[in-house]
Amino acid sequence: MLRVYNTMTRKLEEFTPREKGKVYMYVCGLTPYDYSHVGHGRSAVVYDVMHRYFECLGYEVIHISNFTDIDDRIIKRAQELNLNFRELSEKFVAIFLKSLEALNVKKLFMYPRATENIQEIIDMVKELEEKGFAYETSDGVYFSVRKFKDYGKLSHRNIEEMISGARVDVNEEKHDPLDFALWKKAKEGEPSWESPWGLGRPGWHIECSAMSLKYLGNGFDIHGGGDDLIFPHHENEIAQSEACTGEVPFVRHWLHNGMVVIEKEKMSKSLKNFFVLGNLLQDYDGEVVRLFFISVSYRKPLNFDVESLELARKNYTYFSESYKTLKTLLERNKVNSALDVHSAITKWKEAFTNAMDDDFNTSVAISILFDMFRYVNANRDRIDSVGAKAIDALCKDIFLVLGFDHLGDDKVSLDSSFKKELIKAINDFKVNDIVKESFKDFNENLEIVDIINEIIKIRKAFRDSKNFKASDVIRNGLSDVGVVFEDTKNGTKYKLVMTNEKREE
RNA sequence: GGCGCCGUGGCCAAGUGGUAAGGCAAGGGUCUGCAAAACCCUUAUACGUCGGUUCGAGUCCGACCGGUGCCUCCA
Repeated sequence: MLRVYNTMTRKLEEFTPREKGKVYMYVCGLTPYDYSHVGHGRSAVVYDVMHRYFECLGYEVIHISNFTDIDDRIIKRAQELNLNFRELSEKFVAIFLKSLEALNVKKLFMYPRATENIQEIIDMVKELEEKGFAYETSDGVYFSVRKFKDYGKLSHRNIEEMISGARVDVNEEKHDPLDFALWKKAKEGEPSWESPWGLGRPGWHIECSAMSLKYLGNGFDIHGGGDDLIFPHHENEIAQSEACTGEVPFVRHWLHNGMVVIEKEKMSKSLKNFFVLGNLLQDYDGEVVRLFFISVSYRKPLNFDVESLELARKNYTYFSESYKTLKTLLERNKVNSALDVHSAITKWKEAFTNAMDDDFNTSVAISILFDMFRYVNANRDRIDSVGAKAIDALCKDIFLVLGFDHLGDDKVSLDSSFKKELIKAINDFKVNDIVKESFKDFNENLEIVDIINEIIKIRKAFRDSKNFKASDVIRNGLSDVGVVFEDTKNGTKYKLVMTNEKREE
């Protein structure tokens, strides 16, 4: 039984869908006025894991996430950069979506934009006005929070206390300081749309109500977003939506993810600790970043620091190398052993399900991977193909849920720049007194893989003749360009790793 | 001021009543020409402080200390 933490009730509760076998989820996306940061990436990844787990449980998932592509910040930024507001927002949307791809975030059902749903927004504001929840002023249309008696139920705030404690608002026309804009009338030169109140644009909040109701229908299953959206954004969404439809609840389960923090402080631009997601993904593999994101409960703050990222990288490499080991066992013949692989698998499966059922406890889910791979490595000589295949099947299930789509693949592409470095290493060998004789006639026109195998052959000759000084020169030289040699009973194996230099470029 | 969250061994991090998962780091070992990788073992009087409830609390209650979030734009 899957249990999720609902911000509204402040309790873990059984997940119950509106419609049998389907999950309708809406996750608040970003306002594309600048490069997206690491926090946006985390948010996307944690909801992606939920999405994947729902599918694992057999649900059809209708998952959408919006872009609020018209807003004061977008207008301001577009003016600064002398761009059309749409060019600006779509540019940052595209960059963000590219980052999501690197993070293996599944393509969503749709990514609705506020500007594509202006008519629905206007209709909703009109209806709120007709029902007496909204009023027009000289600069826009506002929602009257006092008219909605449940105001504050999500964030557990008392409306009277908030009003008395509210900061002075410069807008004298608002009935209450907490009233918020549903529609903003356009000033000269601003992007705008025709409406019953003249030219203008949507306020913040209303687009999410309009789009979630339009595409998912009232009373949908999951509404998510960062916990900084609880108030006022989601509180206002509830107020607008329930006032408009007259029905409760607007949403069945309210889920919120914790912020990414730096030195315990929330990541934000004003504090100058803003980290661009795209830059991080140049330094670290997307799946490593993903592991970093899900190593902590989605509800807790996640500290962003190099140590944690390096730990994720190290652990990811362990998973990856171990999984490759498992794959070598798939074609293994029957071996004599009393190894009870199946009871181990049963135990892991159950542990994984229990962890994920407990509000998506990915920390525990990951610990199961450590269990599994330690078992594989420790018993690599005793697992036969039947056992290996069974473990492999479970691995694939788990990777699918956690989103490790390329775990075990060779990540470093054997591109031309890599070959250049390899040739450079070989050139160094050609002038190294210890090994140069062997590299005199080296054929550099071979394929990369053949070059490496050729080097292994040369090195083997040195090793066979106990010239370890020479073999170490070769091993160290290649390790510098990211080819790591490992001498095993069955000959020398190599693996390709990203070097520090490459990572820092 | 209002509403929250967090404080677990050197570091990261699970754990909502029964006596502390997992990872990293550290030490020792197996293997190896040496490494690397892998595995085995070890380590630690780790639950912010002080009270309370309970047969029993990291886990519930209270107070306090420290950190932090929302209340203004914010994933």
